[in-house]
Amino acid sequence: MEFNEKQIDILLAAERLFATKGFDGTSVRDIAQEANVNVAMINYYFGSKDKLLDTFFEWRVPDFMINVDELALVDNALDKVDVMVDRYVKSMSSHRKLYRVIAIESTLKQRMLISEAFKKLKIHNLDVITSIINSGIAEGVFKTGNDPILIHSMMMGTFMNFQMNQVFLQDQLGIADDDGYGKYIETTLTQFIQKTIKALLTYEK
Amino acid sequence: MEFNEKQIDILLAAERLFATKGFDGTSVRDIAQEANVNVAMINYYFGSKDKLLDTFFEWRVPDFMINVDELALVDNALDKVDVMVDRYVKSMSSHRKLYRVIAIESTLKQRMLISEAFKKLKIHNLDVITSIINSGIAEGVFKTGNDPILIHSMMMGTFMNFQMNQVFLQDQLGIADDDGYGKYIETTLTQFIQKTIKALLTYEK
DNA sequence: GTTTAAATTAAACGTTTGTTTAAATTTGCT
DNA sequence: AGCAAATTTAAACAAACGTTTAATTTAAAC
Repeated sequence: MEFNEKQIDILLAAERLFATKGFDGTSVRDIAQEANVNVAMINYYFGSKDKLLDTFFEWRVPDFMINVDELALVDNALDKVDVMVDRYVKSMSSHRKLYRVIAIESTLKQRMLISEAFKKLKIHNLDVITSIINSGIAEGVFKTGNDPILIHSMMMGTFMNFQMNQVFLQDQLGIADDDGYGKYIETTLTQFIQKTIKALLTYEK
Repeated sequence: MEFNEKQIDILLAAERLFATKGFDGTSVRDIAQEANVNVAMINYYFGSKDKLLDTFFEWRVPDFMINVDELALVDNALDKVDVMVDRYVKSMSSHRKLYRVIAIESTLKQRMLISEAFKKLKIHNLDVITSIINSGIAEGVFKTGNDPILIHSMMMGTFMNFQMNQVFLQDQLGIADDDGYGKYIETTLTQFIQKTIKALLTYEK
């Protein structure tokens, strides 16, 4: 999919607005104004507001796949967990606000195309986790009986919770600005998720 | 706050619709039809659509507070974790769909009243977790250096992830219906969160 | 039974919504 | 320069939005 400059302006404007006001809360006129573009251009280029959301989705989703290439270079399972979580959080964190849009809209009513693209993403990330657990079991450092789905849910949910409750958490953690919050996610939160997964996979009983 | 039968009909109708279509995606006419009520009744009783959401909130939020009384009866910290998670999941689970509405709407734009009520809820639950961790440290079974905020985020996020991705997870887990999904949450997921927190709090290094 | 207030209704209010139209402008090509 | 296609515009479209009105019905009080 190739987009011209104006189309990208629209996609970026939509991203900003969806992230703060949601899809239903954002009008095409809002988007047009934010992108400095005539209202009709949105329908001209994307067909409809719904199709804009779909296109926006396909445009961004590839960014959220965990990169497997880097993981192949790591030789022990505990370190693989660290790298996997780090890459996962970094990719999500770099499109923080967008990810909230995806997560919210994919759960609402029949946003089927979105759900499909999102499903592929989750299955891919799930596969990565499964292979890491299996390699850890083969090494003898991880216990058996841990469901990758639950671990993935935990990782994803914990991260998402930081997106959804930024105002509250930023206040509770005494973080001044958005940048500081992003840094916290990429350091302390990342370490926490890494520690949690390793603790879980090595836990007796 | 006391409500008559018709007001409760409206609140329940709103709950159903908000849960599936979101706040902005639900019209007052939708709500009126779902509640078998004239459109004007909503403004008559609640003032406006926004105030309906606020009222709805205050009406439901108390249900989500973790009950502290039961925890006082438990004498060791490991069991306290089990009871706390069990009560937390049970209360959230019994208003599953609603909780998704709250979580979504409280993050969007200036839904300030909601955010405030939600904040109180989170602080209360955070306090409960903090006291459990401290009692565990005093007992010598929990390590120090674990931030209650992160543990709360993990517990809440993991649970929320199950609300947000029900369609995907139900499919992945091979669960047939909504009831089965609810059961899974109250058994397997609950145990998973319990295990994760205990693993984390007892993890070396 | 009459009076007074509360509840309920259908209709209309002015906005805003997403989308389309048809004309005007710009662009690329020969 | 001249033509055709692509782009951009302002205006209009019908539909849906949240809300209000004014009239009517129901309920409660005396």
